[in-house]
Amino acid sequence: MSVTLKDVAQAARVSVSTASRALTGTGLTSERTQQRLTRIARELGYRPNPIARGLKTGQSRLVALLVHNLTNASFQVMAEVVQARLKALGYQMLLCIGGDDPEQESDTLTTLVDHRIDGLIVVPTGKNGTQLKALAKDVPIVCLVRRDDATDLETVLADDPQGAYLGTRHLIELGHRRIGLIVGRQDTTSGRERLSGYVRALREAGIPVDDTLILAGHFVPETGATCCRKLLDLPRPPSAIFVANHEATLGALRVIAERNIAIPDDLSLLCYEDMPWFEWHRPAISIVDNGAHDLANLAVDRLLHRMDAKGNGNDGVREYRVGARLVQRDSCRRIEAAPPARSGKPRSSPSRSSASKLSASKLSASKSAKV
Amino acid sequence: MSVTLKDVAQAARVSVSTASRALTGTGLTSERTQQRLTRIARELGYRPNPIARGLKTGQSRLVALLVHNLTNASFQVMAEVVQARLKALGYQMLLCIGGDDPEQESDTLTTLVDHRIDGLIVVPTGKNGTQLKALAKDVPIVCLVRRDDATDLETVLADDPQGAYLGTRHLIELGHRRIGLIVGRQDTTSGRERLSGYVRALREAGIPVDDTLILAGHFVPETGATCCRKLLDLPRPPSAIFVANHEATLGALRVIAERNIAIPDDLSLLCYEDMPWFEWHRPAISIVDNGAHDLANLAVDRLLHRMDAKGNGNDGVREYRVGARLVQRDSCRRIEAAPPARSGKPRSSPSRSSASKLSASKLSASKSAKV
DNA sequence: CGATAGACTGCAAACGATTGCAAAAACGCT
DNA sequence: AGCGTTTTTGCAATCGTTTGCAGTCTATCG
Repeated sequence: MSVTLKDVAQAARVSVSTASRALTGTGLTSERTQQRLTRIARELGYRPNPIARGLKTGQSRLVALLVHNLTNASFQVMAEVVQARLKALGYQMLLCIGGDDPEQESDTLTTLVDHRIDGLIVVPTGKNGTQLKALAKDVPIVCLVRRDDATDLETVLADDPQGAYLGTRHLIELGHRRIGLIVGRQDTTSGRERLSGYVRALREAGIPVDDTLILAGHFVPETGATCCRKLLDLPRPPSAIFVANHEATLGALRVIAERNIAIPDDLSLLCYEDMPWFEWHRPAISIVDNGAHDLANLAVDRLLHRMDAKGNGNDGVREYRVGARLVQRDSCRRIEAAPPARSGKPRSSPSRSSASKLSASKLSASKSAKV
Repeated sequence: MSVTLKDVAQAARVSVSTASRALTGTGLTSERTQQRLTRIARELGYRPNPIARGLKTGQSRLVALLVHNLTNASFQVMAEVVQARLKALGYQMLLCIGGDDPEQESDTLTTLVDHRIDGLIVVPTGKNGTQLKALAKDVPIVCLVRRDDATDLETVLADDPQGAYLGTRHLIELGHRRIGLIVGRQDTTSGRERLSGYVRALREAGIPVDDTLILAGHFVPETGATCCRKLLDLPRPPSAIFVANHEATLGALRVIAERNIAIPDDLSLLCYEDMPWFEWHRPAISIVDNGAHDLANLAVDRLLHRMDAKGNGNDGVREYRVGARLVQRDSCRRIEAAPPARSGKPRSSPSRSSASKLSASKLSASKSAKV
């Protein structure tokens, strides 16, 4: 059906081996025949068959990216970045969706190595450590965003402690003292790490950590909504909420809208991870950007490195952290006269709680206005 | 490194060919050896090498899906659906991102056929018709969502005329007479088709088509915002806006928020295509669902059919339309006393324009309330 | 009991490339 | 011209499967 190396060789009246060497540029051919063959190959429209080549060389020019889903905006950018980078290098990306399900992950992993992929970037569920470890002997692997504790795989992580710290500090600098935190399950790394960053920022500012302001759980939007309600219903509700969990943001926003709470006037809102519509939302939502772009790029870098190094790309470093970045938009507001410079102690809280009460009255006011 | 067929054969003291036949179930083996071999294969952890098999059979068990991006929610669900379906059948999905760029599309297409993919589902840019046509000789291809007029490829399309009709009719049934339309470029199929559905619904209801209410353009969120402003600034602004373009929705929402227009009280809003956060938005946004799920499923069905049929899966049908569906949420409201049954003529418009004026006064009211 | 059909099995040639090894050609030098 | 070197080429094996063909076995029947 298609033009094979043999055809090219015949047309050029040389042997297949010469043709192969000339076209792959494996040194041992004369300049002249090399050029002649490339020309003939082009004329004939020859395209090497990666399958046949792969059989011999054990390589497939296929690199897989295994993520949990495509709904998550971070995974989207990562997929796009990885695809773009790999393509430029002549690799095809095999994008797989594991749904954060260990069984699916395991299945996919085996099919992938069957297909003799040349490399793998994976967001591990954390439940297939032994399998991953075994595969790592055959294929260069880089873990992304999540660590699999059962392995010693090279891992590219977001700097969640720093991100959460950055976000919390931002709110503190704006004068907030009661900052609600809606955060992921504490049995996930990101859940723990984000909480720790939050705590550190508070400690550093000499603000006592109030446990009633910290809500953690296995998140879906519904839970986000519940948590947000709990925070707002507190006798002394927070003046700012830091939603440090991707899924929870939707629920929180809904509750805020339902109660007609004005952002940032009645409440400051800061979210973790960007979504394309956040900057179109009104008010545009300030975020801590986990650096999905950089994460993906670094992961690709590391993977390529290992692929080049043929088995011992092992530089001693096991873990890379990509810095988070604060993106200020319009959902956080400075409250009352915060000390302009770092002098004097933070004020006490009574006026803040009155601000929250204002929100309650505002709620009924706007409701009646609508009728 | 890994267990090959030869190893299995040796362990079972049979020839490679027998092993092959036993394991692939190609008839000609005795029940007994077949079972024995499957057992041994399992014990040894034998996994057939798809590359070697592919070389011989010309198949790769790889099916590619080529979409424009992953930001578009429709493409996300399609990717997830296709992946899930294919996986269940033992295929791996090769997800490629073409960025709606003809050159990239062309590149990707050639690499894909090089890799001897078994099938291809593509959202064509429409600029590589000849190439696609040529490839279709080697590989079963199904076009998705967009048609490539230069080819006669089997195509699975959303029923945009019907969707737009459905949406518009819904608004009309709610009593709206002045319905703004923000729609895509008229040189795209979907742009034209959505406009036509809108017009048909109006005609059918005996409502004159007012050109000033129809805004079309090459859309990005910014343009969506501009269009939305234009509509609202009209001397007689619409009482409902149908944003029939995915990208434009963000911009429109922002303008609505900026002007403090209450949905659905001051303005009804209906959008085309769903986004995961639409139902969490407050008010939850009513949409016309283009049926991404069904589209993807049908595309897979058709592709599989062609793949089975080995070249002549050609059933005569060239084009499939997947019905759109109206999903009512909270962003559209019945206005004034619309005729409860289909009797009498629609009322005239003065009261409606007063509704729009109300929105203007509301705007200043809420603004002052905030200060 | 021997012939013969039928069911299994094995040999060996593909598939399209890469690659070690040896032969051939080209070159430089005396 | 003859010889040793170096470069360039071709032969043939190989990667792990599948598959046509021929050979082997078993069973059945005359």
